[in-house]
Amino acid sequence: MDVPQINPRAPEPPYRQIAAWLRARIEAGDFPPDEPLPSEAYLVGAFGVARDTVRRAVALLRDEGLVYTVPQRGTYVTRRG
Amino acid sequence: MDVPQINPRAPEPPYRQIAAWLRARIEAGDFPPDEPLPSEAYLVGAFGVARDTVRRAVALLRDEGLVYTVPQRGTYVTRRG
DNA sequence: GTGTATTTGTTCGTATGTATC
DNA sequence: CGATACATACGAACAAATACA
Repeated sequence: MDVPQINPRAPEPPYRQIAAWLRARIEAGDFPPDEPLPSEAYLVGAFGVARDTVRRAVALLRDEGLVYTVPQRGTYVTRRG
Repeated sequence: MDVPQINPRAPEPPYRQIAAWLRARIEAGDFPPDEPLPSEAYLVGAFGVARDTVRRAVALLRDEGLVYTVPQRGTYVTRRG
């Protein structure tokens, strides 16, 4: 997967930059409802950030109701009616 | 026997997908009370999963009281009064 | 039954920048 | 000026569930 570069010094903190990218991909329908989002470990490697940062990004989307997380399985796009 | 396809990445883990299918068949009366359920070996081949996964599925139904297992005989549907 | 792998959950500690008192 | 609080980021370690061989 191809991820954009993160700028640690930008006004928008890294975890929000990552959340914005994920949000755009979700709204573009790039993640099928029965497939998990890229794992935390993958995003850590792809973005070159700490796990803490990735988890903040995902938590943001979860708070928005855009995704839900199943322990030990992954994070999935919320099915909308 | 015809079994549905399992999605290993879905939010519902494979062993629960398999349990759900067995449960539905049991409740539909597709397994006579005096006939054992399909063997572990058969289900392993039919679903294309590991034995461990099939065993978890059956254990779930056993915990629900829906079936009981007789060592060296097989797993049977519980008779309900 | 053992071993390995993946994935999320949790809890520490440390550091930095910014804002506030 | 110092002290404090907060948000952000990184690192490490372990737990628990799941899956496969």
